[in-house]
Amino acid sequence: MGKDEIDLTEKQILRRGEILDSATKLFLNESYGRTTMDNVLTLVGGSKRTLYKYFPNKEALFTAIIEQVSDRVLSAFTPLPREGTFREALIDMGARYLQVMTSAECISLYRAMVAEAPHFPDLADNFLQNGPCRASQHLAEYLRSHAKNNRLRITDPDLCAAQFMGAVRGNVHFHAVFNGRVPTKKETRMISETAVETLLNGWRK
Amino acid sequence: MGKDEIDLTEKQILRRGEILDSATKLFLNESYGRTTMDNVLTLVGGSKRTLYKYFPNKEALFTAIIEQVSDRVLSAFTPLPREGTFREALIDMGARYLQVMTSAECISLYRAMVAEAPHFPDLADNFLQNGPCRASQHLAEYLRSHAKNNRLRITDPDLCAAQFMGAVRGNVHFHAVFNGRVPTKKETRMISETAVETLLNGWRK
DNA sequence: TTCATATGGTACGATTTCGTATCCTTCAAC
DNA sequence: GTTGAAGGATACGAAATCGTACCATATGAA
Repeated sequence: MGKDEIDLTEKQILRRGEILDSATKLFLNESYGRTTMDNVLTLVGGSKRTLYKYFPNKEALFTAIIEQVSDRVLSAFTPLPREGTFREALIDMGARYLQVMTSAECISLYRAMVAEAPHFPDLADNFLQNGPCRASQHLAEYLRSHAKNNRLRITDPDLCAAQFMGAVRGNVHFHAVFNGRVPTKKETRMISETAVETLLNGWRK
Repeated sequence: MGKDEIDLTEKQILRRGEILDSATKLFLNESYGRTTMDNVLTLVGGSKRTLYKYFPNKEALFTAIIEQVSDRVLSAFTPLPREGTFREALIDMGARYLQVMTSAECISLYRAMVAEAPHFPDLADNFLQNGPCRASQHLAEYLRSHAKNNRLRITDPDLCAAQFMGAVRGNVHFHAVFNGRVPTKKETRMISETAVETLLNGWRK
């Protein structure tokens, strides 16, 4: 478990954080395989001794990086207090979802996770659960509690939520991943609006 | 362009194909970085001389592999002669799309392309265009020609098609990529059916 | 001041890996 | 049969890379 990392000076925590942040840039811009420990070192400065003190090997460093970035990026998928009409809430959720999913940091994270999923299955599963799945679960919960009031015929909220998120993604996420073409904030909103228009109408009784 | 690969014996073509097929398994099961030329060699047998004769370096071998696999896998996205009702045609297209996208070979290809997109942008673009984009373009064409007859309010067929494909994918594709959980043929059909149910209803005037 | 600990700088060993070169066999054409 | 090209087995060079070892310095506490 937590070997002996219990006692870390304030300074050491900072140093560890510096290393982690610098290494993050490398591991997310290049791939795991193309990033070398020496490469990390020349960017962060310092000696191998300290690097290997805080992160016993390359895999541990990568794991720490992914966990930190996942926490930071995917925290955007926490539910916000909803205001406005039902339709506006859906539009917001869709736009926010797409905005996060196509952000540069999330695309880099996604790339790393897809590439390394077979070798870091726990990290991949965490990304899936705390990322896309959690986002659509929140939407499902929202649908569950608002379906009746809005006279919607939703038998399977989870499936409907996933389909909505998928409709919002469309091919936009693919373009971001393969082409680096990310939508502007206005575009994401427009995309979400059209998706809501169609699906909301489709769910009507 | 085509240096001097003009004259290849029947036998040589076969040999080249054998190498290509064996190497494909390695490059798609493991990643580009984790696959070594020696590893290819021990699987395919033979000598380095022949390997490097047909493929001058690792990148060339990888490129040839991806091109071949892309051709084979993405050819499933060619349009089929439609029969049955409009609704049934949509269900078929959705189910077929999801079936291909979550097939083991396509997932492996997807993983490789996502991982290597920054280093092989042409291959990535080819995958995007001949894969997901082509599939939704066919659907868009179909929508364009059948929207009026079915009294659908579709102002942007391309966007609608992409949204439909996205809705069909839902989170299923993510699960396949990160968890290896692929849907059965029955499940894909059911998923497509519910998507068609909702979107078709949503497009109605 | 003194001493232990953390850190920087760097050398190093072991291993891997790409691609080339070498030597010998096989096989097909003439 | 002879000959020449293709192919197999393998050695090899060069470079990269992971992780360790060693020594000097700085820092902070007793």
